[in-house]
Amino acid sequence: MAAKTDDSGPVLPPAIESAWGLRERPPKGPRPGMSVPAIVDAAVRVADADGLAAVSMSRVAKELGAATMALYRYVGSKDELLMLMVDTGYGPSPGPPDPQDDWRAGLTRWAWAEHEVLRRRSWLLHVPISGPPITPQQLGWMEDGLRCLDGTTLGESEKMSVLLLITGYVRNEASLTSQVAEGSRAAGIEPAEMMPAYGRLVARLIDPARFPALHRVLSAGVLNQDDDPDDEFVFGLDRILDGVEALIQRRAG
Amino acid sequence: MAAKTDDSGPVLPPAIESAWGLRERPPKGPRPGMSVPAIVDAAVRVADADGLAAVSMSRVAKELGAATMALYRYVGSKDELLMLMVDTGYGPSPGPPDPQDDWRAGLTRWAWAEHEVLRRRSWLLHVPISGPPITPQQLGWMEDGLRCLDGTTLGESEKMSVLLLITGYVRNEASLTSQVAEGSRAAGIEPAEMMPAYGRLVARLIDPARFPALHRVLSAGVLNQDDDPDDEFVFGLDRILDGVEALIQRRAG
DNA sequence: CCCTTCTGCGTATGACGTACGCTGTTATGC
DNA sequence: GCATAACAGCGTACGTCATACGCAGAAGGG
Repeated sequence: MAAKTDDSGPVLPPAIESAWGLRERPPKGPRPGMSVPAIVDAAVRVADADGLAAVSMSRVAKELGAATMALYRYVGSKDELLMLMVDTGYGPSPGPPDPQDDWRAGLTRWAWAEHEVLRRRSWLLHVPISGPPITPQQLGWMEDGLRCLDGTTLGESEKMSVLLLITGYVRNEASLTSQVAEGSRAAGIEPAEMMPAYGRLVARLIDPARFPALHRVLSAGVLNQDDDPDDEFVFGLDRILDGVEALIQRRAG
Repeated sequence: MAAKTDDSGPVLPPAIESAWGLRERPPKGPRPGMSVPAIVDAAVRVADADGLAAVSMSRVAKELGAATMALYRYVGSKDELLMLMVDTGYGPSPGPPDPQDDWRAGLTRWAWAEHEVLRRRSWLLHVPISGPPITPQQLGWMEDGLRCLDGTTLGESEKMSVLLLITGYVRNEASLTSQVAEGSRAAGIEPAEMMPAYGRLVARLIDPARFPALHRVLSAGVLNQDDDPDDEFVFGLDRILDGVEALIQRRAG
């Protein structure tokens, strides 16, 4: 009926469409003085410097020497800006896996790449995610993850589930460590003293008769040793990959 | 030096202390007309009805027939109120594991209990978590989880890591499904049509040459079948528990 | 009976996202 | 060359929010 080739469902916000290279500049009117990427870069600079809470429309505009409302000619809302910030905040995907790596080595590299990004830009964890990824680089990450599982016996649906499992784990682990870091800064404590202080607090609060298992953990000094946070990350990742490996071998055998 | 028996580090907010039953009512002054639990219950009612975004201090006060600023006699800040909301939102822990259950059955029940809570109160996922749990019921959940691992060969530190792994997974899975639900409501689409619509959108955006693996997943119709979301939950949980099982058997053997 | 200590809360402040509409700029159709 | 439509920049205004501050009245202790 309509002559438009685009007939399908959900409407993509204009700024996201331009991130995909669709959408040409309208022929009339004054030339734009800014650009969506410049705005997003400015917002990312603010988040890198002062955290996500410092990213307000007026602050980003100030960063660009423009007025607040000028930004709305480029992005439809702050939420749209946040979506674009996530895209450039993650940056380009780590690339396809090394051909001589097996799936496990590939996914390990993939997980570490996200881990690295989230360590450097912990504000990414505070962006409320409002849906599945639709920006170019985000889908690039997904593509690279899927390729790691290319030679395996897993079904396509299972590959997707495995990626979701891993990326969820990486985000979660990064959340916890960044909370410790932010909490120690807020309380004015050394980061290494944070978990021991928490352990002492809980030990003071709980009744050992009501919380025997918890009391045993605290008595074992689990929170006192400040081991390499990377060890914790590796532990969980290895558990998950062990679980995936068990499935792959079951499918194969 | 000080005669106080309490000398250790981080100061607990007053409202949290009263949640632990410490802190008696001051002898002087007018009798309080409200109570912390009443305020928290009102806030939880608002969140249950209209989501976390509807929880403002003025809205909660209106729920109680009080003025906004009256609440600040009971809670120190909105963040404190949120912390208490999480505590009562989760509710009492599911209880210690059935004695005849092994660790795997116990943790499965434990994970399903949290899953159930988060399905009923998805606003819990939107509360920005600002630190490790310090409220009574939260620590109760942790206690019950630890007890599931009581008979195993795992070290205390490993037990803690396993719980973190599982609770992180449950939260993550609940986040994804609740995003789909909220997204479909916002877009006015049937929930069952959400993922297929997403699949069509991505298929339209990507170049199959640049995203071959992703294209293959979409062509397989992974997003078109609307399978039971519980199946997805079980899949990931089983992977993780398989991984934990592998570790336990390695420790034992 | 006064004084201390508390409760309830009205007022005010500053920050935020963004709807609306005006002004000036640009390229096209005549 | 000129009118006109489409667009860029942005000043103003509005509604919402958390919360600092201070005052009035209540309740118990000396």
